[in-house]
Order: sequence, then structure tokens, then C-alpha cells
Amino acid sequence: MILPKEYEKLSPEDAIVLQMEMRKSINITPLNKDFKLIGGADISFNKYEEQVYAGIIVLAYPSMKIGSQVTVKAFTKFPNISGLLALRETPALLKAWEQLKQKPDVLILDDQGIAHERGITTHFGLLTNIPTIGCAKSKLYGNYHQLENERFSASPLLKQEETRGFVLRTKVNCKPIYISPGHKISIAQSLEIIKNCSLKHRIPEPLDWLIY
DNA sequence: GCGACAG
DNA sequence: ATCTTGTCGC
Repeated sequence: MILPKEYEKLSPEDAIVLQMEMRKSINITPLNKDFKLIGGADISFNKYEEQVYAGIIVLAYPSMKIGSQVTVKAFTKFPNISGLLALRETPALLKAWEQLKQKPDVLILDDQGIAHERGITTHFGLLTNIPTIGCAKSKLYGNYHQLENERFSASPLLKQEETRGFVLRTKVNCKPIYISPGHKISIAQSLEIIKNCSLKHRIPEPLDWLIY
């Protein structure tokens, strides 16, 4: 078992092996309980610098009242490699997670979920054993049928023949968002929860608040 | 003010 | 390809 603190020692080849090993444990069966706290997480960095910033905000569900928030700066030597972003981002996010006094029951990340099962949504869900949902602003993988220009028009996000998530229009005249579970929650529940978190903006409240 | 789109 | 900035429609 390799610890996130040691990710930066991995070669890209070893990182891929770790990712492939971890993806075997992905679980997208339904979350079987009511919950009261939802979190939003985002990570940012400059391509060639070692600083990585991570933020997590916690909101009450489904009222979307803001609770606590944590932002941290961390450092990593793991390079910026397409497909391996999770290894660069996870240690910083874990640091923010550890500083949160009250952990959310479900965490939404600005990411592609199992539409790209080597991303940070599944990675972080597997490490912390909490339900995670990926909610992205652009499509990286999969195909879908065009949506009606209506609030909450949705269509399955298909990778080959397999449904990996949903494309959801949260506002009229706005581009859709891409929802896909990461771990410990179903595709249908992920869609439902993101709808419940989408009040005023194109992106759901927990991610919208993180911009500031 | 939000969000699309241009370049 | 990604990020910043401006303009315009809703």
C-alpha cells in the first residue's frame, strides 16, 4: 500500500499500475442512507510549479446553507502528466480533508468521475472511503444525445455502450454539465444530488462557492 | 450578474 | 490546449 505522501516518488509507469489496481475496487452501488452535509472540492495549480492549492467547502443538504471551508497549499514533485493528475492533486486535497473539522457525507469534485476512472474523484473516494461525485464543465470522454433547452433536461453519458454518468442542463440557454459518480454512489443518485444542489447557476452550489 | 463565445 | 479579457444576450 503506497501512501499519498509518497506518490511523488512513483514513476509514471508505477503510477499507472497503482491506478489500474485501484480501479478494481470502484463501487457504484446506491448510497443507502440519508445525509445532511455535502462538500465541494477543487484543486488548482500551475503546470510547472510545485505548489498545489486545494479547497473544500461544506454545505447543508439540501438547504445549501454554507458551513465550513478549508483551503490549503501543498507541494508536490509529481509532474503534470495527462491522465495522472490524481497523483499530483490528491496529497493536497487529503491535507485539506484532514483539516476539516466536520467531514461531509458526500463530496462533489470538479472532475470526470468514472467517465475517466483514473481521475481524482474515484481515487479520493477509494482512499477516504466516502461517496464522491464528479461534476465537470466540459466533456472529456463519452457521447450523448443532444439535450432539450430546458432546465434539468438530461441524457446518459455513454462510453462505448456503457452508461457512465449523465449530461445535465441546469439552466436554459446554458451549456450542460457532466456528472459521473466516483465511488460508493450510483449514477442515478449522482444525477439526483447534483439537481438538488443546482439552484441559481450552471454549476451546483458546492462547486460554485469554491470559485472565491 | 451570469454565462457563451471569440481570438 | 488552456487561460485571460472583452462583448453581448438574457
